[in-house]
Parts: sequence; C-alpha cells; structure tokens
Amino acid sequence: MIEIDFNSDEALYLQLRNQIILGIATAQLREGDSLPSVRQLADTIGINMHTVNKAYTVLKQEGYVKVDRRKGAVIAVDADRVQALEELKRDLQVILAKSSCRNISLQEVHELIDEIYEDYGGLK
Amino acid sequence: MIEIDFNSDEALYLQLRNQIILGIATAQLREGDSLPSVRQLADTIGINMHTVNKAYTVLKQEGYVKVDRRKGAVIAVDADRVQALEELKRDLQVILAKSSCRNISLQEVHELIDEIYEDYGGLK
DNA sequence: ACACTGTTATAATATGTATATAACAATTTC
DNA sequence: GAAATTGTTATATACATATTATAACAGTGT
Repeated sequence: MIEIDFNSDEALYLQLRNQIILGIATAQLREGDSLPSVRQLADTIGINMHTVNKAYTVLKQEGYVKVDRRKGAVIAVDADRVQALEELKRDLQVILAKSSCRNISLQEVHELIDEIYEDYGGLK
Repeated sequence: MIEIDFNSDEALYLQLRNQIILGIATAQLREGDSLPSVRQLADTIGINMHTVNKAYTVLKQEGYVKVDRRKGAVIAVDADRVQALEELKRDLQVILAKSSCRNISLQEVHELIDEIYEDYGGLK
C-alpha cells in the first residue's frame, strides 16, 4: 500500500508522511485506524526504524495521528479549519505563480482541482 | 522588493527563487528585465554571493531566466505547458489531500484559487 | 587600463537525512 | 509471572545539502 521511491530526491520520511496523508484523504485510512508499529513498517519497507518514527512524529505534530502506547499511532485528524486555510493559501501561492508564468489558465487549474478532489471523496 | 526570512526553515536560495517567480507572476518582473548581479543582490540582502548564484542557476534550469554575459540574468520564461501541467498536478496532490483531511470544501479551494489568481493577471 | 559581469574551484562550517545499536518503561500475549 | 512488543530516548557514524569565505578566470562595458 505504501510505496517508497529510493531514487527520489524527496526525503524518505516525507514520502511516508505524504502517502499516509493521501491514504487518509482517499479514505483508505479512517479515523481510529492504527498504523503499523515503527519497527514493523520499517521492516516491510526496508528502511530504518527511526525514519518511520520521524514520519510518525511529524504526523503527530501536524495533527494527523495520536500516539497511544497501547494501539500505536492512530489516525486522528485535528481539523483546525482556520489554520488549514492559512496553510493552503501559503502552499498555493508559489505553485499558482509557477502555473501563471507558464500560461496555465485559471480554468485549467479549476478543472485539475476538480479532477484531483474527486478521489478525496470524504465530503464534497 | 525581495524580503528574506532568516528564521524560516526554507533554504535562502529557495526563498529567493520563489520570490522571483512571484515577481514574474505579478508582472513586477517582465520578459526581458534584468535581475541584479549576483554580487549586488547578495550585498543588498546581506547574504553570500554563491547563495544568490544558486538561486539564479535553479531559475535558469527551470526555465525562468536566461543568463547573458553582458546583461546578467534576464527574465525569459520557457512555457512548456505539458510539463507545467504535470508539475502542477504533482504539486497539488498532497496539498489538496491535506485540505481534504481538514474539511476544506472543494468550493472553498476554488474561491481561494480565484483570490490568488487575481494578482497573477498575466492572462485570465 | 579599469571595473564589473557570470563562472568555477577549493575549503570550512553547520544542518538535515538515514542508518546502526542499545537501552528504558509500559503494555500485550502466552 | 515471563516473554515479546510497544513508543521513546540516547549515542554514534556516514553522507548530502546549505551557507559562507577567498580566490581566480575570461568576457564585457566604460
């Protein structure tokens, strides 16, 4: 379910974090689900325990999981909408600037957003 | 015009690159305009020459400027639309996943896009 | 001639990434 | 109760990246 690209220039722990967030968005991971233990996931992927632990720690700090000593890392999204909107705006700023420079129209962006959001069916 | 945040965890050369791209998108920098020389800009910002040079080199590789020995770095956007759309989709994937997890609606994303794109008036 | 341009080379330092071992306390399993 | 597994923490090493510092080079403009 999780696929790591060892040739990517993106850090392993960030690839892990992003794929888990994508898993939540696509409802493959649901509120309350437990993630594998750091040692278990590290083994199946073939990376170090601490790299997985770093991904989990980041996910905890960013409010996507809570860590329970009994159940391990459990999906628990802390949906602070105000903060999320600020973060979204910050993230979009540069990305849209790049697109605008490259003559991508506003309509094309909207269409692409719709296309991607279809897979994130949580709520319309 | 360019403001660097030394407390940010974002690399200095990336902050520089991003702000120049934003400058192009907002038409503060136009096709044919020259950027300051690496030494000059480094002096005014208060950073090392090589950090500015790295930003310029990245901008050149990504197709935002061409470097002329006489005029220095000149704004010249290489608009490969196909590649730009692929990059945009890749960039949006994780960002929209985060927003979806945080209960940001599709409509809210669209509104935010419109708001940001207003400032990038190059072409509608 | 002189100053300035981008470019290149080398070196030093700091930080971030990933790995390897190892231990600890709490918890689950048998 | 003993054994195994949990997240957590500590230390060490190796490597890549980021930033700075000097220095030099060849082409260009004044």
